[in-house]
Amino acid sequence: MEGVNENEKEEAQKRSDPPELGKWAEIQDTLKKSVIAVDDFPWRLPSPQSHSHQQQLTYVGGVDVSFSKEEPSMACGSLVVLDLHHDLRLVYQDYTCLTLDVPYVPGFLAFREVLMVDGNGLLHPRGFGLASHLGVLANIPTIGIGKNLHHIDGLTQSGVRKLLEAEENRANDVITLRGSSGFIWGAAMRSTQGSLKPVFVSIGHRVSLDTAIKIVNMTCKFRVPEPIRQADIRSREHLRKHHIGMLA
DNA sequence: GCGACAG
DNA sequence: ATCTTGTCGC
Repeated sequence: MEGVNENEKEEAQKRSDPPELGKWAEIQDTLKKSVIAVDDFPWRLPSPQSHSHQQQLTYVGGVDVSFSKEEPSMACGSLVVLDLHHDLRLVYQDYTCLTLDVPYVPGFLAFREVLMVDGNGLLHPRGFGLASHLGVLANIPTIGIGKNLHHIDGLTQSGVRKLLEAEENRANDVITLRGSSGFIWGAAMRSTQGSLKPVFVSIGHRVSLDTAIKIVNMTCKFRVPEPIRQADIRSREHLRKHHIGMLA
């Protein structure tokens, strides 16, 4: 027991973990109880033969944060909204630049990118990543998108890539991420033809994994779904412009 | 015990 | 996350 604490303390120093880390984990464990992991929204997915009177899903938003290399505490958050019915056209964009001095700690993204969704939902060491955090706090449906895999419950990037390469899965573009515990954390998808590297999709809040995968499929022109790709490109561009102006 | 570890 | 050059392909 004493040895465990010592090891954790050493690890914390190696990574310069902030002292509030324990509180952060408590907050996550509290908020995660509010996650809704099934479809819980008023709209229906676009479909050629749906005679439902519900409003069709039309807009998909994406959020991201970029950082300045020379001024690491300077960040730019972006929110973009794309129109599903008009070739994913950009219909809204907003940016905010601010300084952040909270360090990045694996597993605690939500505390660094507080208001802004580019990160996992349930696919997280404690089952409560940024996408879920944002979803619960804002009480909105969210989907988690990861470009890399957080190694948890026996899941590894190389292991997942092996599965995607396997003969039996050659045709499958989506692989369920079932951990050693049996829990389904999310899915790895080959979002475009011939892309070797998958994207990782997980439930954020109020959207089932099944629906999340469908929506991701609707928004993929390239490997990274358009809302996140646009948010990423534009926040970086905005930061570059604004940053030059600040130095002068 | 060591290393792996979203952005 | 951010830094780089060219390069391959549609």
